[in-house]
Amino acid sequence: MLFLIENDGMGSLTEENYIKSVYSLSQATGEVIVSELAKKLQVKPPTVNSMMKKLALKKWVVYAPYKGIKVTEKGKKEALSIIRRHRLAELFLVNVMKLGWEEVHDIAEQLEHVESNRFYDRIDEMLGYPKFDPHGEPIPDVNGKILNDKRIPLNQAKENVTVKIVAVADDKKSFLDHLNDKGLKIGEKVLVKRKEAYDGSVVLVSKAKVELMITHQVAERILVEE
Amino acid sequence: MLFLIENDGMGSLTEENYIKSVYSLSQATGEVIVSELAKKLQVKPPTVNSMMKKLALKKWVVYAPYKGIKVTEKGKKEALSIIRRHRLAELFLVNVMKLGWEEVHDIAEQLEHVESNRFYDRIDEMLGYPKFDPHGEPIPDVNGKILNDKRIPLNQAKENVTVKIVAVADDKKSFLDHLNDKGLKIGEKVLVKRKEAYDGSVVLVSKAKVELMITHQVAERILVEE
DNA sequence: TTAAAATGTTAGACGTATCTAACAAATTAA
DNA sequence: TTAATTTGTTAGATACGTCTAACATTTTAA
Repeated sequence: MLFLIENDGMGSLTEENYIKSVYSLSQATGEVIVSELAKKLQVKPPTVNSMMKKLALKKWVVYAPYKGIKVTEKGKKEALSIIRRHRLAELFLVNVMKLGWEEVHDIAEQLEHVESNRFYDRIDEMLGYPKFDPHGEPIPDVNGKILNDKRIPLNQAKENVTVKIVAVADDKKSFLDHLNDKGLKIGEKVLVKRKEAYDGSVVLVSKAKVELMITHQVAERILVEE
Repeated sequence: MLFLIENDGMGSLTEENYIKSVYSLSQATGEVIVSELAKKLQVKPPTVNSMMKKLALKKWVVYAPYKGIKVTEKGKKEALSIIRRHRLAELFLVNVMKLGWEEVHDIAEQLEHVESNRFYDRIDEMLGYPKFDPHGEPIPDVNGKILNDKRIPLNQAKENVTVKIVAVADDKKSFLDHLNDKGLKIGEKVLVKRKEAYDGSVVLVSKAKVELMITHQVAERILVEE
């Protein structure tokens, strides 16, 4: 007789990594294709193919041959739970352990798989139930609720729309100094005048009707909402 | 063409767990037998057998059929590095994260496999380069050096030898209260008069020439040295 | 609109870590 | 000292996560 391990809702470390990637890569268009996943996870397409069959059986994704992969509600819940742990870990490493924000990702990638609610609840508590991680990404709560889903990096905002700067996804002094030079700060409203296809730079008009240009590199580190 | 992963000194998570157990179980007699390991690691003997062949190939252990398993210097170094991470993690969970010492073991069991020197160096630093974990176990330094290798639980001390109490491996109030009742405290010297084979209890003679008996359960939580 | 290119799937293999069943050696006890 | 018991090993199987090679479908471009 043979009893399956992991018959409960849990996923193996590998499955956790897959659903996390499926979720984030499908955020933009609602689905993700095999080759994209393979690239992200550094495996070959057949590996993704067989894992998707497995996750489809678990009802974490919807997957039909030659069609894109979609996350189910169940899969979304899994993904958000891992993303929550990842982002809490990152913030903990930066705020409590005083590691640099550029070096915490790989460690958080490992910590996110630690199986212990106590551990994460304490981190959450020590951090004061934070809503955003050090990169400005929102942290889902225990129920997978994300506060303010609508934040997007400035480079993804539409042209001719006025947006409000709500956070920056970089807390290095040089970056913040640069924003000050441009006269940009949190709370400020700006009109996205033009996005250059060639180099991804963005032309803004500030409240004071001053036109200014920022590079793609800077734009993607400024989080805005409409 | 096939390139082996882990051709360097690193071990898989599984190998790490095996060498750690081999090391600790062989501490007392210098070696450990297959069935003991199987019990500790919750696997069947053939699994241990094949893993020992593998670790012998890596020169982490010395292993001949039907003979006990011995750790090599290389294996010891591996084991100590994992034990160091485990004990640092435990102390961090208790001192910094304020978790109870009875609940940190399972979390530390997971954290010990986190691959990041930065992470452990910061923990070490935050804790002030501690020498002992919350259970009184010594923490090896980065080079595997253990301060005071000679501490043993009282129940392992020889009869008719005077030993000094140097630490307790339990910080629960009820336990410490019990020691106070018996008049035992850290720094105290006691003579091990007799160890009862039947129930493992130990009869001591204190400095004040008072004879007292402590149970096995208590004796194994008192750390002494000659 | 059809041929070429890109993308996806199937089949079969492999290494890791595990198991059970059968057998072998060592230890213990009669 | 030999038989019983305990302990250890071998052989062969399985699940997982991965691969390559061959084939299938879809998309793109001529």
